Amino acid sequence: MALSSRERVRAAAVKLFATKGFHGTGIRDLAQEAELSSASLYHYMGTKEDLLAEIMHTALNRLLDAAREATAGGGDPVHRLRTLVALHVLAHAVGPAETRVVDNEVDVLSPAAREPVVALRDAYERLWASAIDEGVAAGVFRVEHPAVTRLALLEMCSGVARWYSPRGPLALDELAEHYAELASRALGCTSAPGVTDLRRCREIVAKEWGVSV
Amino acid sequence: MALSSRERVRAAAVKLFATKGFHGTGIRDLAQEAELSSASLYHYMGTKEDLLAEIMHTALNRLLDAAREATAGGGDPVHRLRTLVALHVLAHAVGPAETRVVDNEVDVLSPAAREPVVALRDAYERLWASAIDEGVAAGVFRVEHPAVTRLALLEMCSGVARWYSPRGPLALDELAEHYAELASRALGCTSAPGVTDLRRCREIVAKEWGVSV
DNA sequence: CAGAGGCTATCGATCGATCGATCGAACGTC
DNA sequence: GACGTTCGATCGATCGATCGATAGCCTCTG
Repeated sequence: MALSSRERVRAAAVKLFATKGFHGTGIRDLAQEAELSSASLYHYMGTKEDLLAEIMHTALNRLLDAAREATAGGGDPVHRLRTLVALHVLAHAVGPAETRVVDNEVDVLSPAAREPVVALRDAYERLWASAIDEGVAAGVFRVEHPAVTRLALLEMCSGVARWYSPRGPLALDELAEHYAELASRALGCTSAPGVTDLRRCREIVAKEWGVSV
Repeated sequence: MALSSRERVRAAAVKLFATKGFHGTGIRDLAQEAELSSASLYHYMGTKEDLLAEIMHTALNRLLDAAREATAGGGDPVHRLRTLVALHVLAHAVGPAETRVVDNEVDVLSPAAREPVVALRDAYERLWASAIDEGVAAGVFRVEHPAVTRLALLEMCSGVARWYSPRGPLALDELAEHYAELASRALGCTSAPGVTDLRRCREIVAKEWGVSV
């Protein structure tokens, strides 16, 4: 189905902000990509910065909702952490442009616009922190610096958006499972190789991102 | 000692490109930071893009030289990989601005200017690839997808530049050693916990980067 | 049903500001 | 007086954003 003008503006912004950066993307670039005049653009957005902030909000809310749904009910920290890793990797592989905007352009927002975005990211990272901390407390994770390790794993998983190509040798399932395994190992997981509920992750990603995975 | 004008221009560019991005940094921003007029700037550089390319060349050459020196003579793949990780982490913790420019702004270069930069990065990554591949071949690393794992570990280590602060709880030595341990574990290292030659890494970083580590 | 009025969507033209870059001229030092 | 440095002034181009106007469509009214 053809996209509405509003959707085309959004898609154009995600694509161009991801590839050329916020400051590298001009209003006229956006207009051309969205097949609109630069004046018409402003019928669908506030300022260019508003557009960026809105993209970040929806992207982060989507990731946060997905992560909460996937880990609802608590349970085994190992399983939860592997689920978070798989979900994060799938999201970054399925929507690399969107996630690259979120990961790389936060600093261009004014402090007032940045604050709620950072709050969303912090809420998301707390899900990781609690899974890791509970795993360490339970003795199933053995790692020296849990907070630093969390940051290391997050960066590792976010990096997927920088290089993954669906035309590569790895299918999404293998990719997600492999990263879950890398994370488990890095955390010194002592339990038997945990099984990741990939089917559930795929369903959530398919629902939230509107793609077939 | 006071810096020369030439050095001030370079330092200003590294700082501003890292924090505000290439397109987000104006010639006048550069001039103000370097305490020069915008016209005087051009006495020390070509175009703005030339300045960016030159920063990337020197930064990548420095990292490549350091990595080659640190792993010269080959030897145990586990030790080599741990050395590469420690060196990479130290470099990113000591010079986060420089490395952020290299990691984030490659795409803004024109194809002609980007090509030699990518070649340098590829040469650097081959050092990682050979250490990992040899370790897998020797059976000391047990990992399913070595190439993907290399990318994952590189992203993990580069991420240090995004968050590390010298005022944090971790000293540089602990940080580098911790990352070496994370990488070893992720690679399914079967040998006894390898000892990283941190002293050697510190010496190389101190020499190449001109800082006391 | 005719048409007046309002609402949504779109555009060409253009605003003042800023962009990267260049010019010619003035310093100081040897 | 030649050379390495520095600058104020300024160039044409492009920036983000706004203007008034137009065309289509839906609703209300008489």
